[in-house]
Amino acid sequence: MRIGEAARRAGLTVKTVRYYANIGMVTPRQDAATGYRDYGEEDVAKLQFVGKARRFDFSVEECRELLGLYEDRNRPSREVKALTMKKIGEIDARLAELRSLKDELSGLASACDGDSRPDCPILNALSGK
Amino acid sequence: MRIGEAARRAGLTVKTVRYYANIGMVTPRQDAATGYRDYGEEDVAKLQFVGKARRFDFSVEECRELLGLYEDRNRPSREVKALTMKKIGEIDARLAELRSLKDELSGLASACDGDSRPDCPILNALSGK
DNA sequence: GTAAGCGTTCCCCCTGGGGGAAGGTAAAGA
DNA sequence: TCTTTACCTTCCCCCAGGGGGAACGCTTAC
Repeated sequence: MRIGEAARRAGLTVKTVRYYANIGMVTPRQDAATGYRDYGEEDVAKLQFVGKARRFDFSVEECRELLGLYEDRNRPSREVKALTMKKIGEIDARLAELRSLKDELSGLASACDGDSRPDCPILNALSGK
Repeated sequence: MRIGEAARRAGLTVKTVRYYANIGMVTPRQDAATGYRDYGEEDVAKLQFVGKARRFDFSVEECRELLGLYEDRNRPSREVKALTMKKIGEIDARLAELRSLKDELSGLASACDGDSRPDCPILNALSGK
């Protein structure tokens, strides 16, 4: 099938699918006559796989790695789990960061009247006063 | 003072400070003889302000806006508070996203043995099986 | 004189694609 | 058969927020 249908079936944009072909992540065969990319069922499955992994916050490079593990019918599940645990750790770190950020901003916001007067604890905090 | 000292005092890299000058966020005067950027105390204060706002996850454009409000001695604190509340909302949305992501990944990870056998629920989930 | 340590501009690099131009192709209707 | 429309191709520039490094100038101290 052509790129448009493959993209629709994978829930991705044509641009994204073309990008994945360019970086060598999901490489369809090419129609010699027209030069059009020609996607098979296997390719669509890979695109869906990558799309789902991206939604799980895996980077494109991590998706490439996961795809490699997925292709390798004999890889130990240990490797996949390690990648997943690493990602969970990153998410935890980001959660902690965002939570502390939110606490600080919330504290400042509740101290700020938010009316028409110019005095503002938020700006004071930012300017170090 | 020259850019190196200004950067040190603001806790930013020289590259970053030069970038802020290029995009017109903190624009020092220029030494006519040498062409060097010449930072004053006021500029350093602005750099510190922006650095702190960036650490609070405000985008560069939002920093520019906050800086404008900071400069305007008569602006109502309402505007600053609105920007802050919007940012808090964004942080909340991202927190919810990351939490649900983490839950899903944790569920998959705990279902995966993580040993030397190839069977892996994580890959199965990604491939839609 | 010269070497270190500043400064300058310039350009390419990263992530993960989006937008759009210029031009070739395919399928369906009049 | 012609035309229209929808699709495909490559190509290039764009976003944030800078990082890395080249090639070059200035200054300050030894």
